[in-house]
Amino acid sequence: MASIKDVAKQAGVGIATVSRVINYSGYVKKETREKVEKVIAELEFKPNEIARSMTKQKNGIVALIIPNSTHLFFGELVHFIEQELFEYGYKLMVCNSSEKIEKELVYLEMLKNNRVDTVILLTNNDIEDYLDKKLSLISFDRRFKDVPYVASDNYAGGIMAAEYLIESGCKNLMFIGDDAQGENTPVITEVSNRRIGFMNYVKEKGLNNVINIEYPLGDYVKIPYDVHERIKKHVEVDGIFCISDAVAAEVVTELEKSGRKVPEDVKVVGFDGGRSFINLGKSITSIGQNPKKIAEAIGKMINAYYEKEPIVNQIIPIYFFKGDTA
Amino acid sequence: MASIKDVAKQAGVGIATVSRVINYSGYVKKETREKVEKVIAELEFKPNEIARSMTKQKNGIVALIIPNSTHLFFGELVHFIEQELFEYGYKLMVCNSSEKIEKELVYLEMLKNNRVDTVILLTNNDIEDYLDKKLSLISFDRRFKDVPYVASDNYAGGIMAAEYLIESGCKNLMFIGDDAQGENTPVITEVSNRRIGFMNYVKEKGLNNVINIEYPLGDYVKIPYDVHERIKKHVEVDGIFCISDAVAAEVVTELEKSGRKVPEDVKVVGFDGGRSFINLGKSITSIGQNPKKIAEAIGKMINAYYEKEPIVNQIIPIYFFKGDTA
DNA sequence: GAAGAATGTGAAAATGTTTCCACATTTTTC
DNA sequence: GAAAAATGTGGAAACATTTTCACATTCTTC
Repeated sequence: MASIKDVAKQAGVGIATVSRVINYSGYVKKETREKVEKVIAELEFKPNEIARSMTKQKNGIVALIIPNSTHLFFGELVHFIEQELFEYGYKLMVCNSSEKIEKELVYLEMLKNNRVDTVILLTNNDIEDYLDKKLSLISFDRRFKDVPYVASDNYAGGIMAAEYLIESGCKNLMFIGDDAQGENTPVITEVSNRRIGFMNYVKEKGLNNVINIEYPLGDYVKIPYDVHERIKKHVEVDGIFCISDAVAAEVVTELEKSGRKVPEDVKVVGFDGGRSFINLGKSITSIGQNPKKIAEAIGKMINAYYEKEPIVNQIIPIYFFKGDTA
Repeated sequence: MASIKDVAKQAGVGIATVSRVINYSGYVKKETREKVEKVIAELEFKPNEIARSMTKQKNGIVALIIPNSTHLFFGELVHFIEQELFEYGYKLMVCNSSEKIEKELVYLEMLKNNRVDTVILLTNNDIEDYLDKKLSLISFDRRFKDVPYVASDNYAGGIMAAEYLIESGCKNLMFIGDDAQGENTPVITEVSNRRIGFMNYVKEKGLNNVINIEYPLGDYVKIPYDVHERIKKHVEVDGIFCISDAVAAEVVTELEKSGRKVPEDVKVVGFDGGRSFINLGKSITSIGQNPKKIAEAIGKMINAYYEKEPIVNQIIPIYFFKGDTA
């Protein structure tokens, strides 16, 4: 492939001039520019991006560390982030951690050695101490010291769910799915605010008999066996708020199997937007996250890094999706 | 950050020696190696991967061009491909094309300029003429001239679906969802073999009244309005094979809305494995693709490129998933 | 029309590795 | 114990750009 040297020689100019032409930097006389551009077209010269990265010590890649792109909401996030980055001229590298801290650390090290521009972090692990100052980081739904973050308004989402269930006449509420705090998980993710918002509102309304089923969730998809048992046991419950649509879907199936009708006997509200399961005739009532807006916020932050502008944390609004389960 | 020069100076050896130490290449005396390794640890030296890519003219990245990682099957594919590449020490770049040929071409150009190791191609567009010989390519579910490919055994899948429906007693079959051939889409993707296998088997069994609803699909998710009308019109149909689970789910919803019971009145078989919709009490009977096996085959192929071994196209077996719709 | 500013250009250094080659030292072989 | 082979090491080139600096030319101003 033709290099900048070939172009320079062929056009009878210096290498620096060619560089100025392709980068629109410095002064170049009109005729010189035209001459060089003609040769570039002839030789089909395309600057070698590796060599560019070499001098810049940056490679134009943004990496996304994510537990599992199989989960629909994460898949959507990948999709919109990619779209957003494409607009800004960045490429996206996807790093699935499977929630494993070891894999996250391997990736962080690798990304640093590859001089990636920015890393978007989506994790429930306690990796605060391993975050290198040299890496520009952005975290989603999670706060780390000195790391800017984007999060959905999980607290408002919790309130919204509580409000809806109570106004629909539910008397015995249940919450399913937050990370266990304390012993198992030393960190508080933003996601916990779903529970906190929910609980606060419920208490404010004087309902003190809320059943709180917490368990460490990982990527918020699968419910452990003993939790199933507890759901079945509490026959008095008539309103359930679940931490994700995936969990809500499992809960609905469980309830109907044991003969309780949804939403007639029990109302169920999920979280994420109900988009996962709209196709089989029944959809989940859900607090929606807006992956497109989230991606846009992240895009703006990356741009702020680039422009060396101050970076402000972003809380993205949620919305209510009326499905068939509540 | 410390560079190889710093290490060399500190250890009192030449740069080449440090390079040999970190790459386990050439001869290095035991004491020299130990001395150098000690300094590497002290300075926390990590080789700059961009500089490495510079000499190698390769960056250790495999790119995946994919229509839309939001579609569950594609999301799974991304997930498993990433896992597989991680084992081989490659990084994964995800490029969503949204089925747009222009975006695919921009990406192909960019990937070439970035000296990506391999590009995995997943597209329905006719980009044969734009594929650069200099790029190592692998395509999925699609044949291009001189490009090795991996595909599910779509033909066997079509047969399997037909066999099941016929053995379940269906007399009036329908097929929904292949790319229109000829006018609209000049290319034949491997996916067409689902229809071809289905039709061949059905004809072999003497059923000649099969209704074939073809339309250009893009990523096999949404059904156009007029197709809905045609499904409703054909009340005699008692068995439907759909090109994907997403389409099948829409069809099931449609049928039940118009008062036909699934599977009692109409049996529906999808394609992909029924994993998308297992959570809301009802699952789709489906011909399953195995994304893990597909990813493994792709991984092996990439390795064969690397080892300069001969590359053989791979057809991955499908399986039958018994859900609730047939 | 001379001084100063603006415009235009190329050589060379810098980015951080790997690899080639030349040379030195040690080990093996007969 | 000398020749040949194996082992060990460092300097320098190569990879393809960008950027800095010095110098040359053209334009503006009074």
